[in-house]
Amino acid sequence: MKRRNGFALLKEKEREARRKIIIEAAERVFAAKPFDKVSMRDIAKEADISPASIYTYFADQEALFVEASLRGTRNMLKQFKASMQDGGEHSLERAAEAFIQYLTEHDIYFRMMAHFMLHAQVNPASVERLNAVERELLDVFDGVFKELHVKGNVRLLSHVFFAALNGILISFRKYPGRSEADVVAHMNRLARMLAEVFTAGTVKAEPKRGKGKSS
Amino acid sequence: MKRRNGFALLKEKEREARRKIIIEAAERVFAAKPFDKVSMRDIAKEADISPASIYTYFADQEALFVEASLRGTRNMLKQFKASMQDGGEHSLERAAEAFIQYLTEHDIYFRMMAHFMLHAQVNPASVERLNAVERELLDVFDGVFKELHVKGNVRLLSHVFFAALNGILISFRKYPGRSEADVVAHMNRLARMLAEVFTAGTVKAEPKRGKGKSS
DNA sequence: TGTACATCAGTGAACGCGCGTTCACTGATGTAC
DNA sequence: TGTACATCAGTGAACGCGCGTTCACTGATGTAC
Repeated sequence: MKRRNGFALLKEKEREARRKIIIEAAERVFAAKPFDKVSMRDIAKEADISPASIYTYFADQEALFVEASLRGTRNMLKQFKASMQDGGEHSLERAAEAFIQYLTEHDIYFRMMAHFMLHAQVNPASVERLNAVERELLDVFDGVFKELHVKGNVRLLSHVFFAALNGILISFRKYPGRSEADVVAHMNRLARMLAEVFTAGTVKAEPKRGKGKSS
Repeated sequence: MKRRNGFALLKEKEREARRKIIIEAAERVFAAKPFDKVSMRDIAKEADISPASIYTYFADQEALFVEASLRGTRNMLKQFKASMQDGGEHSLERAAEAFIQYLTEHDIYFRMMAHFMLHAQVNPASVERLNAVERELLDVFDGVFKELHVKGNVRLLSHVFFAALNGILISFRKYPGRSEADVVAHMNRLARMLAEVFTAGTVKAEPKRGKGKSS
């Protein structure tokens, strides 16, 4: 029994590895074109297998898309956390900038988020897994607001702030006649402005003291 | 010549009327299901004509979609302006509420905006026409900010505020396990909060001018 | 007024395409004895 | 060790479908004389 278990375990690991190869190929394809133009044949080609093989590892296209999105957004979360962690004090400016920067540089993750927010008719279990990531993202914003000793409901502020950043990312992507660099610059300017307004509008009046940090 | 002109004019008007019938049918179909599930056959059926007929009035599917979106968003703009006009003083709260209310009640227009912001690979002339509507929308927000005598660049504030509202609309549409009413209520709460923060954070607080803006 | 012709909106049927997915099969590897 | 059998990842080819769009044609209406 133990032997068979060990063996089965190994098999399972191999299977996992193969799944991963497919997911990563899928991610590359999704990154390269609009989601609705991505076919199973594209992904199979990128992974260098036959389309039929994908079905050994994923029930259908949606399942694969969900897995790829999960992997992607978890990755995003990790990187976002990391860039908030290294040195320097937290501030809404920093959070906003890090968020915008990462998602303009890795446009695919933003499109994945937007896709699920707009269209997704996904099974509940998948929704829950995707939501767990979003909640963790909100936790990061919560942390910043708490450090600032804002008054009011911190979680709701995070909701608004997070939504506003998403809004900036979605509303000005296709600024007509602007280069990509211009678009990113504009988004950054707006994000900075948003952070300023939020800092001025939510941090306790506390007349003087500028950036209050009391820890 | 004059006669022919009169006649031709009449013909042209009839043609316009028929175009309108098709656009309105399209709008109804687009309102009823995700855009990418809408086929020319659906629209033809709704307009009670054959699919081939549509091509007498529109070059292709995209052209029809653009026309429907334009009609739709112009309509939205008009209604939004109207609801800002009738009695009562302007405020960010009022603007935010009107915006959210209209777009949650007429979800199709929000989806149209989001569609073009996210995906649209449209010809430049159409982009310009769609953008004209967006600019007018921003003008309305400009008006409110001006009345409040905010400091700083009013247009940029409008950009941020508009984007933030869009963000609220997109980020919390699929709140898992909540009824539609709950979702709308949540969006309204967030929008109100946003307006409060903006009012507190942008209306002249006079005393300190800290945030150097040297545009 | 009657007749022959022109115009043109509208159509049913078809074309060609790309898609997600399935299926009968292959061939490599492991297992039993 | 050799042989017969089992397992299972992987495949090429096909199925069935829905789509955007085109096309040859119809039939109603207007025009010329």
